[in-house]
Amino acid sequence: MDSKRRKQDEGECDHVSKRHQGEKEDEGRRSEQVLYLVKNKLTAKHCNHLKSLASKNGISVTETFNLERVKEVLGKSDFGSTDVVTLDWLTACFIEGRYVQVTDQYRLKEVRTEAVQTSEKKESAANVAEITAYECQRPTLLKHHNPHITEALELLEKYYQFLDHKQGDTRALAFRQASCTIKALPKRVTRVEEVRNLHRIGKHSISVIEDIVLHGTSEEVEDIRQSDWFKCMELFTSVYGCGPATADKWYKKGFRTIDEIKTSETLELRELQKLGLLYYEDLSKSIPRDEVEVIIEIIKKEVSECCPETQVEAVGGYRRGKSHSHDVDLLLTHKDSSITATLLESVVSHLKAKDMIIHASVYVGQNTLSRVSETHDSSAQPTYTSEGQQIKRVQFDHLDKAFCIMKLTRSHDKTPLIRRVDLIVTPPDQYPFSLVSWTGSKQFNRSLRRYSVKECSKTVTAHGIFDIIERKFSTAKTERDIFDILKLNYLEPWERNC
DNA sequence: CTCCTTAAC
DNA sequence: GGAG
DNA sequence: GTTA
Ligand SMILES: Nc1nc2c(ncn2[C@H]2C[C@H](O)[C@@H](COP(=O)(O)OP(=O)(O)OP(=O)(O)O)O2)c(=O)[nH]1
Ligand SMILES: [Mg+2]
Ligand SMILES: [Mg+2]
Repeated sequence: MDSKRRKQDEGECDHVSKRHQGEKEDEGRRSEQVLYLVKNKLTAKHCNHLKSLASKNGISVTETFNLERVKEVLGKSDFGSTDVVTLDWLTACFIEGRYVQVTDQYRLKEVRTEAVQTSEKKESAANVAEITAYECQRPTLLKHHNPHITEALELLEKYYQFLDHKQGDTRALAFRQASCTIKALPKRVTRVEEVRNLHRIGKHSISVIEDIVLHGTSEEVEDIRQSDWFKCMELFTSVYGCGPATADKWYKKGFRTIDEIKTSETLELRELQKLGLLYYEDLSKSIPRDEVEVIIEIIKKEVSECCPETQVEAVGGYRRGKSHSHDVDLLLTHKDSSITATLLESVVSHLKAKDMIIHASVYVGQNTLSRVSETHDSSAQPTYTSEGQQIKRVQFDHLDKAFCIMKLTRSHDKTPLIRRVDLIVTPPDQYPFSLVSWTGSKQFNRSLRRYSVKECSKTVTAHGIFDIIERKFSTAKTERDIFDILKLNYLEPWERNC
């Protein structure tokens, strides 16, 4: 049995149930126990192999279950005398050549079967999920049991992004990772001991969690939350184009409100910041899911008019199931790669002609030769710039991203929406890599990339996966292919909310 | 002590 | 800040 | 330095 695969096998893993018929368990009473082998992802062949191994070790397998049958049994009365263990236990038995005492180490930590989750009256289950070394190895859902703790840890993440902006965001990263660990716990934390030795939870995070568990809040976190500097940094960085360095500069100059920034005569603003301030009221709104859907449909219609057959997929937080988004991320592709080469230019021109794009920052992929960034005033043609040399349009130097401020008019004269929309174009052979990358989350991407380099010697980008040793690019047709290449269990988009 | 995602403008 |  |  492959123990590495086992480790990654969160939740829906194959496992065994062991029912004691006597009251005490020891080596001698092995025959009084019934072993149920639960076949989920095991192949029939592998299953039979296990059965024969088990019988060689004097363990008789009475029955094999499918998931439906497991729900029935676990839903019934005296589940108390049944241990649900992973294949690790059976492996241990095989290695030892005898019956091995069942300890927590072997008990199934999390069961994703609905029937099991809802038959929760068992109080004894420990509050420990399988906290893997990388977030991309386990599902992370939007809803979890400790939002009061993760909110505090993510406030600290933000605080250290602001505070450490000169040195990088490594302390902030630590709090994000701690938050992700807490999101994986199967129950609400009631005692600090439950989290003390968990991966990525160190002494600083512990002190915060301890305060929250004991008093409901952390004094450290609440002090930061109400501090003028933090509140201002949050406010200023919510302006598109203003990051921590600029926000801090504004604070140090004595500014405290968006209005003071807007009306300042002296402040030097970059073009993007001017736009961010001009449309601040609209762009600072978080976008409800149903409005995201309206925007998707508006843009899909336009794209189908100017570039028929183009596939448009909503990605980003929306695809992961978020109820509110800060923008709309759309991934465009076409089965003909000669069309994707010019697709973004066509779509952006079309939307500009329809007066739907207020501004677009447009980027070229990989082999960068040219650039265009302009504010649309419906009369001017796009102005291309390059560094010194003449601009040359080459086949593989296609535009691939446009970060837009769009004006979207819902059917029948309502006030138009002004919203951030990211348009991304990918050639068909890079589609799955782009899909994973633009679905995120950001932390999921970071962990996937780190995992890939460290554990697989491969670099992951939005354009592909490169084997550093073999010096070769992988090919993939689906997201599943990518998880397979990296030897990871597949995660659905809504399980990537790290 | 080192490492912490990757790529564009 | 936390892990190796 | 800012964005995804
Ligand atoms: N590799 C990498 N990918 C990123 C990074 N930031 C964002 N992404 C990817 C993952 C995100 O889900 C996707 C879209 O980014 P967004 O800023 O729109 O965030 P997202 O849609 O997840 O949430 P939001 O729009 O804020 O509601 O782009 C980054 O720093 N590195
Ligand atoms: Mg988004
Ligand atoms: Mg976006």
